[in-house]
Order: sequence, then structure tokens, then C-alpha cells
Amino acid sequence: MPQPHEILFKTLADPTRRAIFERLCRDGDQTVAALTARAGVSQPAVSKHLGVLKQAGLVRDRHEGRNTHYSAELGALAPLIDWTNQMAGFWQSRFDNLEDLLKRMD
Amino acid sequence: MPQPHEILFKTLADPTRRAIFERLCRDGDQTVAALTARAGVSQPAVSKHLGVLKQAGLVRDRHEGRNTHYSAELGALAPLIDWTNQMAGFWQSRFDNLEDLLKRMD
DNA sequence: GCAATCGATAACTCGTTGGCTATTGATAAA
DNA sequence: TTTATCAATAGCCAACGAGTTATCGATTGC
Repeated sequence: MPQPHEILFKTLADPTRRAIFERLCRDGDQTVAALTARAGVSQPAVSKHLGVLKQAGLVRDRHEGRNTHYSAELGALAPLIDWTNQMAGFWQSRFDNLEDLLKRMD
Repeated sequence: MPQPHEILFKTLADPTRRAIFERLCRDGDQTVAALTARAGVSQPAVSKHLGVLKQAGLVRDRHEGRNTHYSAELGALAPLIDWTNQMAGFWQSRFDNLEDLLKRMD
């Protein structure tokens, strides 16, 4: 399985798709029709984006009669947070090493 | 100007480009030649990626004779962190509102 | 039962983008 | 001064991806 942040970056890179996810975070549970009304693209396009978001684990779907409700899965963002923390960690390590070096030079 | 996280998501979505950035975070200052040696793609491809990273503010370049050194600009990740925090905030707000509602129903 | 709505899928188009090779400008080395 | 190296640019191509319209299966309402 590829590294978990890989799919997240790819999925969230598209503005339309990210807007859909943001809306689900803001306002919670939404039907496809409700999301389509505000997405600025066609219903099939929205369905496709939701499929990609679901594949990335960023949303869940719940079927209720002929409506499908989607909701954000906030925990799925964890690998993204981990990745940024890791980058910051690398940075800090190198800084610490430099500090040590300078200390040893005294 | 577009929202600052927009360009970051787009820039970091490409695996090759992200690997270059990661390497700069891990190991600090690198020449284009050094980065090319490990990138698995041609030197022009690396230069193009570095151009995109620079445009996004994620790297800085420093010229030294005929070599060009690049280094990571860690602060540029801030809008990404802000965005994830904002998503978490929306989530929390909705939870709080639900809590309030339940409390008022007592 | 029949018409209407919801949402997913199919099939296609088109712009974007990541890759390449070739080349150029600039600096260092011989 | 001539040759070699470094990095950026130009020009091209193939693949991918986001959008469209058309359609279909499923559910609900008349």
C-alpha cells in the first residue's frame, strides 16, 4: 500500500473536490443533490469527486431511500498532519545537529 | 491572490516534486546535480520541479559559481497546517452546536 | 402501474502537466 | 583560449484527469 499522505495530496489538490470536502466539514451531512446545487459543476462530476474522496477515506456515504448522504471523515486528515510534522521534525533535527557542532567547537 | 493553501496542495500533489522537497527538508542545502542524482528523472525535469516549488515559496535558491543550491522553506507549509486546523475547527463547532442543542432540550 | 427523481456509470472531449531530448548561457578547469 | 560542467529554457509528446451529455437502475409519489 502506498504511503497514506500520497493519496490525500492528490485528492485534495483539485479545488472543486476540496470545496466539496470543506462544505461537508462545515455543514456536515449532505445529499448529492445538495452538494451539486453549490458545486458549480454537473451532478455526474460531483458523484465522481465523491467517489475519489471516498476512495481516499475522506468521506463516508449513507444510503437513505433514493438519497445518498455523504459526510466528512475528519480522522482521514491525520497522515497529512503527520507528514507536515515530519518535515518540521527533519528541519529541527538538522538545526539541533548544527547546534551540537557549534557547541563542540567551543 | 488565490488562497495560499491552493498552490501548496497542487505543488505537493506530484510524488517526484514532493520527494525533492522532502529531501531538502531531511538533508538541507542541495545542488541541482545532487538532487538529480537521486530523483530518478532528468536534470531538466528536476529544474522544472524546483521552479514550481520556488513559485509556491517552498524552496529558496542560492547561486554559487556555476552551481545552484536549493533549500527548503519550512514556513511555507503554514497555510497547509492552518487549513487542516480550520477543517478540524468546523468539525468541532458542529459538535459544540449539537451539544448545546441537546443541553437546551433538557 | 407509470411518471418522476436521485445518483452512479459510460463514453467522449480537451486542457494540463510531467516527462523527454536538444540547446544555450554561464562559470570553472585544462 | 579552448573544453567541460552546471543549470535553465525551448519544444515536443503521451498520459492523465476533470468536465461534459446520455443513459440506466433504483426508489418514491401519483
